[in-house]
Amino acid sequence: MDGDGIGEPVKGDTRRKPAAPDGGREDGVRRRNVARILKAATTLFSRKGFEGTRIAEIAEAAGLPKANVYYYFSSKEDVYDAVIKRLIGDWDAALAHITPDADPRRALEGYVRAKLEHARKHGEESRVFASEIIGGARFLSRKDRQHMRDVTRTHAATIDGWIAAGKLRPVDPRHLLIMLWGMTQFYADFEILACDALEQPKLRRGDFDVAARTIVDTVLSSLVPQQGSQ
Amino acid sequence: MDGDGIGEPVKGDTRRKPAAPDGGREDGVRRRNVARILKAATTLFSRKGFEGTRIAEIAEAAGLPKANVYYYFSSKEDVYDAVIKRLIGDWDAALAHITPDADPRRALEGYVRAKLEHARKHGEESRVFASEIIGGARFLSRKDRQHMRDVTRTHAATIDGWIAAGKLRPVDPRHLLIMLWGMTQFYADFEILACDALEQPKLRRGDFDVAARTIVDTVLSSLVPQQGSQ
DNA sequence: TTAAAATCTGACCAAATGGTCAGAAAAACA
DNA sequence: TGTTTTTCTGACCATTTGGTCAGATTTTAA
Repeated sequence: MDGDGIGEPVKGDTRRKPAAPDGGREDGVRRRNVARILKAATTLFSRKGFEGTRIAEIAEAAGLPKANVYYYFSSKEDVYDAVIKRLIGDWDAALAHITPDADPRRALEGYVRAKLEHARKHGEESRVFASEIIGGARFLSRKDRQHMRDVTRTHAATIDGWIAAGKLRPVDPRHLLIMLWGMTQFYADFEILACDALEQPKLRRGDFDVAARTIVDTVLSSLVPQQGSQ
Repeated sequence: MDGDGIGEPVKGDTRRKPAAPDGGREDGVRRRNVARILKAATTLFSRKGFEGTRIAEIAEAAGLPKANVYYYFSSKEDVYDAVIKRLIGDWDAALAHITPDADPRRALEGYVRAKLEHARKHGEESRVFASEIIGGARFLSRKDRQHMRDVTRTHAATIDGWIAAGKLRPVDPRHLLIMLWGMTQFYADFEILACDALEQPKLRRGDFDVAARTIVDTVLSSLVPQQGSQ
């Protein structure tokens, strides 16, 4: 579920040359360059935000002349949009663990661990997304936001179902999702604070393991009825 | 504990005129204008980040000509620094609830509620701080970071003390603090996501109450020995 | 009233930045 | 091989922006 969808036909390809040589399956050059640009852009956007990032920087980091970036993307916003688009997939990939007939504890633990794993491996992407939200979601399409809302609603319903079935103690499902999201997100977005708090120069896999265990032990164990189920 | 320290002698006042008329107690004009500038700056920085905010905007929002902003601050970074400085105080104000001889449940609940209250009332400030951290804490002084580390260490020790005294179930205190910080922070920094998740146009006091109750009910109740002990 | 200090401001500027473009290479195709 | 399409790029430009400054205005001190 790690969606490596790098290089999908980018929105504003170019107006000068219609591009997209053979339908949709790009060969090599285009795909490779677009991927390079997006990778460099992700790193830079995560560090310096949208306004703080110069396309000249992106170009340099991607090993291309600036004008070449404009060959593939029509504007800086176009590059940013492409970066954001890749993130939405990650948003609910982790949530896929939460299904109606799954065991609540297993499902939520799976979600937490997937979320933390994502935080560990894709901190930069996460931070771009976080900045975008903090800044007012100015570039997030209405469609994408609606999608996130829908996903939340679906999973809230699932959790409500668990509660109704007596598989979970009563809890506001939406706030529960926010709690889990917030806790796990912290390790990616505020990695610096987490490092300071843990007094470590860098978060290692072991730290994420402890984090997962702590979250699971405290949050989940209080929600899943102890006696009956495992 | 809401520290209204607006208008303290700002770092780079001006080099042209030494300023600070009578020692430290500013009369009116300076204090008022500095306060206006910082307020406008906070709003704008929270929405558009450091690079995205133009000092001309700040000036306009503060109702002053741009050059006047430069009379009080030596540079854009100087303004930003002043805004950041005000936030550090908030950082541990909420943490003041956590003291060694307090009742763990009361203390942690107090912390959570104070944190959420802060999120509710000072979302903008919180978002500036969040952006700063996400962007790599480029403008946060070493002293301030050390301070935050120290505060965390102190409170982690307090929590460890509670555990040793059998007043709290064993838990990694640092991760616990991160959890609480992350959950509560979410409502401020990612207010947009929280609104979407709760399907509300705006977070109202009631939402924060439910949030507090949910956090307390799930996290804290699993940590504080209910009757006998663990 | 007068001198000095503090505050204010319009006009200005050098540098940086997003974006353009004409035409050169390089591939793909016939 | 010739031609068409795609890719690449140096040079260029209009605009924006952080920051400056000299002098005007107001406030405080004597």
